[in-house]
Amino acid sequence: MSWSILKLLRENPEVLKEHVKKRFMDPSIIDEAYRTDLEWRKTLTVIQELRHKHNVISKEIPKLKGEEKEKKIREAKEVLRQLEELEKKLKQLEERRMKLLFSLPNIVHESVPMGPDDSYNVPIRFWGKPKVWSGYIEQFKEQTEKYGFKVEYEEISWKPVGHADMLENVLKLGDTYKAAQVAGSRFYYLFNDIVFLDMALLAYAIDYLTSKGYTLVLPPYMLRYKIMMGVIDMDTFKDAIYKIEGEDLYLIATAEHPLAALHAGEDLPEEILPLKYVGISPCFRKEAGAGNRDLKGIFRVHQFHKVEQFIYAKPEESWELMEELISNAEHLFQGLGIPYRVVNIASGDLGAPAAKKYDLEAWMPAQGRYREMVSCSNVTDWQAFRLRIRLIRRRGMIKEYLHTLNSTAIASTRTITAILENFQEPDGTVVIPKVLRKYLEIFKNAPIDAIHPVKKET
RNA sequence: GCCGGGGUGCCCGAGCGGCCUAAGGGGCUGGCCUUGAGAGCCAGUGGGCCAUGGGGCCCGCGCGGGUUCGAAUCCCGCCCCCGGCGCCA
Repeated sequence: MSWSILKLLRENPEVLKEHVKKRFMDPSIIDEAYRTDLEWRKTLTVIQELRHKHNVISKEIPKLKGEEKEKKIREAKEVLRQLEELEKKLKQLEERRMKLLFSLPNIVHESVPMGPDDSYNVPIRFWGKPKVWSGYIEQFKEQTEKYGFKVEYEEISWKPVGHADMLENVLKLGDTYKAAQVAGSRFYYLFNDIVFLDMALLAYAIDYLTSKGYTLVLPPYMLRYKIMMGVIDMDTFKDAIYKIEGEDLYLIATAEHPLAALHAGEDLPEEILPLKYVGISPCFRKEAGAGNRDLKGIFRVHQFHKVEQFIYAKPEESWELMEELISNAEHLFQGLGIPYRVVNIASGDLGAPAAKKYDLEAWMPAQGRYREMVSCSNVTDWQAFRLRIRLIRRRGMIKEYLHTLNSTAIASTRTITAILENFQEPDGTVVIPKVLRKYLEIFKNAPIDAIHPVKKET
């Protein structure tokens, strides 16, 4: 049984080093991991020989009597003394080894564009007819034609109001100032129509994915440290994860985490794969690395709702399933009518777990930019190794690590920002996408066609 | 949260300091047999290290420590499950 990354580390560390370089990370980690693994194995071998010696002596003892027995016991104690020191060393080596192995990023897929940061991300397709304000035509072309795509757009002469102002001042359906007083920045109160919209978006995503056969899951919102480390890398842990004081519990940053944990430690027979799940949960994120970015409004917040897709797959099917996940997300955004592009994330911008990642970015008319709404990753066997999730091949009962994939379906607050900007009319009215109607109609006081601005008091 | 009972391999289930190299059964995988299926028979069925022409060894009985020459078995801490009491939406 083998983990692809450990196999490569042992058999061909130089190739693994190339993958780390592609991510613009320090490749010396590979040398260190290689050396530590080797020394661990050597030490282990020596210890096992000593243990064997000790076992042989121990087995002889009950057959002996008197002085001979005493002699053997002294002999056994001597071996134990030798072992004690070596085992201390082994324990240190093993801790070091696991720490290093757990810090290794995934192998980068060949189709991932090379580059140190998000400016090297490559758009692979566009959908929809974006509304582009006259002042943003140039920068719109920078984001489309520069990559060789001719995207049809509708030029508008009025500049749409940004999502944060729409929420707070035009519609007056959100209050981030009060939330900041009572909870801190990046929190929010949302009211009435926006709350209905939030719930409708989640229902819309759940309805679509369950109708495609995905199993609906309401997961735990907190997980133990050991599970968290099986699901995410150290950087994410530091930047995103909230801890519960005094307990070994951490708030999830997405339903991906508990969904990956759902089969932790299990061996799944190949015929039940792929297992497709759709989870719904709140997401808690510290946003520690975000600085002052997107400080206003509800685009980047400490807490939001998300519907998440998650798949356990056979390795030979995972790349195909990744396309299914992104196309599901696209279907949802097409249904909403939000213009978007799908980008292939550059090697240096990939998180450590992902072998490849697509983002779905919605056009934001008030910002004149495409912004991330959905993130879709194939993490291959990176999580499966850490959580010990394997598949069993019927033929020969062979066990191997399976692949896991995850993708946003709908993240409610972000999607709301896209709706506030894309379906805004010059008078501040926000037209509600028709697909949400049936999910709004169930509430007597929910808006159906549009959300209207609060009349200015004169 | 407190008191009591429990956690053994893929599943059921014995064992309760050295004969455990974890009995026995079931399932699953491979082989033999068969026109085919079934039955039957044989073998395999936790993880790892070394050697890779079969092989050798270490670790493993919820998790982590400890006692002992020797622990599934004894001691301590933690997790989880079942029952009772308490608390609670």
